Amino acid sequence: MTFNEIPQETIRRLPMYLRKVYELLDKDQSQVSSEQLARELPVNSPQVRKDLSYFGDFGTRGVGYDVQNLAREIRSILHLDRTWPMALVGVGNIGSALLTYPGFEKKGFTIEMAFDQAPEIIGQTIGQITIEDVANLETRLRQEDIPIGIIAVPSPAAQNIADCLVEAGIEGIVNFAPTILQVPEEVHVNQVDITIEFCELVYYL
Amino acid sequence: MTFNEIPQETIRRLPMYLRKVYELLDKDQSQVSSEQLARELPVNSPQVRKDLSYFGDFGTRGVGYDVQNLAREIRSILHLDRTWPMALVGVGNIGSALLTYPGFEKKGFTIEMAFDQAPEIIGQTIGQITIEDVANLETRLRQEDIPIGIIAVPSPAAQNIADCLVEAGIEGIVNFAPTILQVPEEVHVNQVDITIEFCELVYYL
DNA sequence: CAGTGTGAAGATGTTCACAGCG
DNA sequence: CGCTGTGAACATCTTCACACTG
Repeated sequence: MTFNEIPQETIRRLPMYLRKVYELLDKDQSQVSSEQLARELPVNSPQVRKDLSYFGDFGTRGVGYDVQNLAREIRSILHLDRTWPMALVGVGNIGSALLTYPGFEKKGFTIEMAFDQAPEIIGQTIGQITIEDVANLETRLRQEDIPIGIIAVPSPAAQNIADCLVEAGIEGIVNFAPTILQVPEEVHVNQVDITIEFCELVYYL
Repeated sequence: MTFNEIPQETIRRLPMYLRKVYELLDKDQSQVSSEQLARELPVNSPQVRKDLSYFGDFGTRGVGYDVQNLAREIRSILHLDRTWPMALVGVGNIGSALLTYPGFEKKGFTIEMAFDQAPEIIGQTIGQITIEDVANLETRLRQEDIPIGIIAVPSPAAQNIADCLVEAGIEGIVNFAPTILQVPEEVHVNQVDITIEFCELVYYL
């Protein structure tokens, strides 16, 4: 109840703010008000101010936020002021899409290694990355120091891969397989399930 | 405050329950308790009971839920007791992944048409679908009766496509472009941003 | 008596009005 | 004077204890 005063929902909105801030930077706009940010995003202006004020007083009263500074602050909060090497496991449909996903670059995420099981995929090069044999996953991970694993294998294999990643000392996992992973408490997992978005949509239709 | 008593979060958990229920069906298990469901999912048992009880009394006290019946009820709540034809716009990395995404089938989602702008992509066949020219998007949509559009084009094109979909009478949109769409109130939009999952993960690392 | 269904308490997240500052 | 920062009211969501029932 003490140390994490910051709403998870706030954290999840910060990347959206950051994106908008980058757009403003591209347009050479140097100041922005919470009002303007809110107008172009699905939030209102008090929400913007509250979200930002959790982390300090970034704004200037009567003026707004300095765009350049705001970008720096948000990057710092989200730990995006460094690069985040990642290992991808499973180079099927989703895996290949991630290998060339343009959204990673600006945020400092970079897939450094990719693994698959299928002989016809191993050895292929997609983007900059040559696909390796998943049999070598643990050894290779120990060689480099990669904090994040992406699981994009079919459901039945997901838990095995997760165990392997944990064994190799991974810190966080993003899991695209529709399986709830069992991992030690110290390993963070973010579960991604695209069908939820579609189900939610048709529920409200 | 009246008509929508049901938490959005509950709606977003239902697909997860449905998935687990299908797994149990595959194992020929006929009854399940909230306790068992909770053990295998990232929720606790009162949450399961509360979620399900919003929609009626599906369970039997002292016994649990009938698996078959539970599947039927959840499908009905989420409107998954029909098929949902969809039109995909943009057949790049994400678009192609969606065209062959195995998670859609069981839930009744099916991509019926796909569009792109690039001449080298138009005419190609991926899965069962032949890619059409996005120039014909509106006309083709009016011919068939497709309630859902998927936007998987680069950011700058997204709003244009959205306008076009709205014009053609679409009811709901799932948007994978990192752009907040402006659409009339009656059109539902679900925004998908994969980088949020990665940002959230590293924030907590 | 085992396990559901639920009201009430607690936690988390959002909105608002306005004080306070540049 | 304009726009941020924020405490307090409000809304939403989760947890819990237990009444209830097959």
